[in-house]
Amino acid sequence: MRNESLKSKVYQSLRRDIISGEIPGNTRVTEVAVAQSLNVSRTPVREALQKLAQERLLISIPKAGYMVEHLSDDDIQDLFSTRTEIEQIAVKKAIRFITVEELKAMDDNLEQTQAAIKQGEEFTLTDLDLAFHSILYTAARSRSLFRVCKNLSELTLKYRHGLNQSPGLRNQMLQQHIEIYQAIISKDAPKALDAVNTHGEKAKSHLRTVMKKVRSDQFDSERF
Amino acid sequence: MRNESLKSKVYQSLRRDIISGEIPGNTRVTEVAVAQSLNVSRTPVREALQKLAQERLLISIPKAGYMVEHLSDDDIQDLFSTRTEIEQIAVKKAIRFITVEELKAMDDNLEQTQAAIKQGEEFTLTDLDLAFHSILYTAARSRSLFRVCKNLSELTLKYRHGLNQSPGLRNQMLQQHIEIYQAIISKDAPKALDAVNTHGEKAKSHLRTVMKKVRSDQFDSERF
DNA sequence: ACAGACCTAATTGTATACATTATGTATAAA
DNA sequence: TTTATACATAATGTATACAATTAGGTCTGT
Repeated sequence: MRNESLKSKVYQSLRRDIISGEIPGNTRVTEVAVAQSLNVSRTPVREALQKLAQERLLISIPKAGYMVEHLSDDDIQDLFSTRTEIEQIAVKKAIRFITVEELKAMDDNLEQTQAAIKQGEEFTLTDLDLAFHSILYTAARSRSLFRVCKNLSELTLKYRHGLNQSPGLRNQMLQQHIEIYQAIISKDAPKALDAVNTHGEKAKSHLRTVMKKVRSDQFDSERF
Repeated sequence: MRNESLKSKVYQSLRRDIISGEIPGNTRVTEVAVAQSLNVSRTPVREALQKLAQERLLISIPKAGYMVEHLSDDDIQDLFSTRTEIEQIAVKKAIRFITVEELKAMDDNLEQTQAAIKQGEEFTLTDLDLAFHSILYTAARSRSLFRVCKNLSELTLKYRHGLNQSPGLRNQMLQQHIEIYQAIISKDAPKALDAVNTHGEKAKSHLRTVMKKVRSDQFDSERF
């Protein structure tokens, strides 16, 4: 971290806050405000904001600043569907090309996830989730597919992190990862496709209920 | 164009030059050089370069500038494969959701392409190629899938533009677009998947021969 | 001739001042 | 009361000066 540009620090700081939900959707973000709060000049902030906008974590409003992206319920469902469909392509390839080292890495990841669940380490859990899928993407042996998958993984991360708050869902996540892992290790493509699909569908349905709840809470607290 | 930021102008100018091959792969690009040649300050150039780097048209070498991306033959083949695979997902959805307006737009596009081939308008042809696929992506009715497809379409654009230089290949391209169009209009999913696949495979094999040729030319002109 | 240290030039990284634009508000006229 | 205009304010857009880092060359000592 020592030898890192300010731009990169600002980027990571904001990214984390957006993904964790600390800065909620539809919040306005201005260059000067961020610059002041982090004690740097506008220049690195500008560049970090532009990068986040290109990744769709922020939306840029020309000549008028940025807002934290707030996807509609439909957009979120759509995002998860696309992710699942493309991840199925990746898992098919992974079955063919995965190495023993990568299988080992998956196994380790599952162990660590189990430990993180016991310890209740939320952020570690999200990182491990990201890492598990990353191993899968790497194993597909396609640079371009890797990039696409990684991108979709990051776009969904914010919502997956939200799900990981719930203790029950953590175990489900782990269980689904295990099923994907087992399907891959036994080279069972149909089972792997199914496991990936289930993983995605469960996430979608949980998100639907969460979103319903959030909306009714908002409704309760609205002023008339 | 009048009311556009300098950043955006610089971006578009560089992008066009890179895609057209006017700035060849592995060319080094520095902020000051671009700034001077376009008579603007470093600031908008910096931001344009960063954007291009995030899109992988440039690669950033930390603390040492940028280079125009030069993919290996394998990477190019891989890129086209991934594009085909994901475009197949899009075409399946497009068959279900495409509107009459979009079918009309495709039809128009094919007409215009035929005209552009007759006139030998290279850049128009590349734009029409991009547009044809864009209609397909839109018709899939998935924002996230649209973004992924668009992204892959842009990444392959540089090489597709290269292929469009050859008169014979232009007609092949048009022919393949027509087949995709016909498969969609007759709601024939297997035929559509096949047409998309053929479109991609032909591009790949042509690129292989082109690359072989370029390499031997380079070899001829090398000094010993 | 070679290795190593140092120095210079080139390049990006950061801060800041100034320009431009958009929005909201206050005031005056209809 | 409403509307239009002008001005103030706040934000991004751009230019530029300065800092920091790196690469390459040169000089020197062996």
